[in-house]
Amino acid sequence: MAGDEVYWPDELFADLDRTGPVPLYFQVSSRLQEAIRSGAIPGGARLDNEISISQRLGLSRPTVRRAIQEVVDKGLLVRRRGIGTQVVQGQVTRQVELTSLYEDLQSAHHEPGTTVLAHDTVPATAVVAEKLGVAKGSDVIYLRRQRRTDGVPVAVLENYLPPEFADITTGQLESHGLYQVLRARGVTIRVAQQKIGARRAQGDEGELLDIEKGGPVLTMERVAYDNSGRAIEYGHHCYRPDMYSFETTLVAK
Amino acid sequence: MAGDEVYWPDELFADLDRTGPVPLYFQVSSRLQEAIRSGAIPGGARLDNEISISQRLGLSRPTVRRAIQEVVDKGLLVRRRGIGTQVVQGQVTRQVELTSLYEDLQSAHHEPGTTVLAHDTVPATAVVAEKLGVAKGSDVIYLRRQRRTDGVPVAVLENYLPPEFADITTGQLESHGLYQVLRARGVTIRVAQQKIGARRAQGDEGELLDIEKGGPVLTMERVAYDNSGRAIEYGHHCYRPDMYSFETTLVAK
DNA sequence: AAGTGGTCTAGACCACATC
DNA sequence: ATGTGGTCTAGACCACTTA
Repeated sequence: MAGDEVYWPDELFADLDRTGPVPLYFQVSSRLQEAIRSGAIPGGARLDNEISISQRLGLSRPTVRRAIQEVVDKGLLVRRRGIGTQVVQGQVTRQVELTSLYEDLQSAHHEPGTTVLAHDTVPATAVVAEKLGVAKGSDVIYLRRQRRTDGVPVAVLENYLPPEFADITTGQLESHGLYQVLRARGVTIRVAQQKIGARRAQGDEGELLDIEKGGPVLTMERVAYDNSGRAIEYGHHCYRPDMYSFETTLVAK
Repeated sequence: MAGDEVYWPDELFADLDRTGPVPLYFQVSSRLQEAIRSGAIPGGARLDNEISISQRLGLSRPTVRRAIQEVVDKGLLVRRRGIGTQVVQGQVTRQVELTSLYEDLQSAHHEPGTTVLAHDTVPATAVVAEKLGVAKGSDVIYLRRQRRTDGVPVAVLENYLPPEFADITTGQLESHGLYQVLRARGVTIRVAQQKIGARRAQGDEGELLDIEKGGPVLTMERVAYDNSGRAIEYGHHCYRPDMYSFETTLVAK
């Protein structure tokens, strides 16, 4: 009765690579996630305890704990002291990643398209200057783009960037996402603060999104920071609500 | 030149409690966050390295690492191998926590109010049954509430719960948030999956939110799971966009 | 009493960035 | 060559849950 319904498919973890660059905890957590998402470990199942797992995998307990914790943080597992570790029931959705809309659409196997509506150097307003951490009135890059998927308009994107990105070309922006362009220049976005809301379509947004004038749009405002904590991008975007939404998984600490 | 602008206010960490129930890493990370949010450690500052910190605090390096990692995960710090740890520049906003709207409003020092519009036992539709993991057509609790802050309507909330919560009273719901009522019964929400979007106000929502008929509303759909991974609540809510928005901090892994 | 996850230690070696 | 964070080990003790 003690060991009822304890799942731990050892065979999934048989060939861990101890020499390559991929951390052991990452190899374990990846395969564990895959096993849960695929249903190989069913919802509600209890996992074996940490000590037993670490012995069977030939890993230390901290390493196994870290692997499990990664999966807990993604909302697929739940841990209780004195009880054990269980798989969350119900269908799982993928996490909101720190990627641009362009990559979101790409990974969803659609054909993204971009029209650059504006691409200028403008003086920073008070708001833009504060968000980017530059002097008010100093030069910043202003972008306005229409984003489509399979020919259907999805979003109108307005971005402000520091002046060092003045040499980004319109052509680059029409064939790649902004974050891809930045990454190709060695800039990695590490942290972003987002605010999601809704309002009526304003000005030419209705036309650009091909929706009724004054119809509802989903809005997102974002400030993104690079490796060193410097603000790299400030944007406020609006999305066609029938074409896009935001998904999140929250885990209580 | 080596030790330029390295911040680490030792005095903030002088009196750590090694006997109480609060983990050491938590004490350190809390005070570190407070120091950053208050500006005591300014944006862009470099932190001292982990070994040095652990020696000065009399803690092991893993404990210090864990404390720092907590702050990194909240988007306040950025770490780079071979470089060090730096404070993210720009104003910081607080994290979206796994709390109910009621508690959000409470903590913002406003006076929340609730009107229960419906409180019934109904047969589960196919969608509700799937989300809650119960049989289609079986009894579930249906709630519809209007939420106000300082007398102004903010949201219309529709929730479905498993039948074991049939004894929740309308009175409880009018003076507390749903999550507070659940917690008082020993149910702790641990994981939630949310989807945020926008649409036009439908039916009586315009009246209930005191906005124009057909005006935009912000929507949120959520499934919440307890300690053991069981689905406890399914809801779809709509919010007055001028009264509410969702803020998130994303950190790349 | 037995079993579980939660915390903490004191090291070790490595990969990466800078000088 | 040096300094940084990233990973990993092999234990220890504790708090909590269940029986």
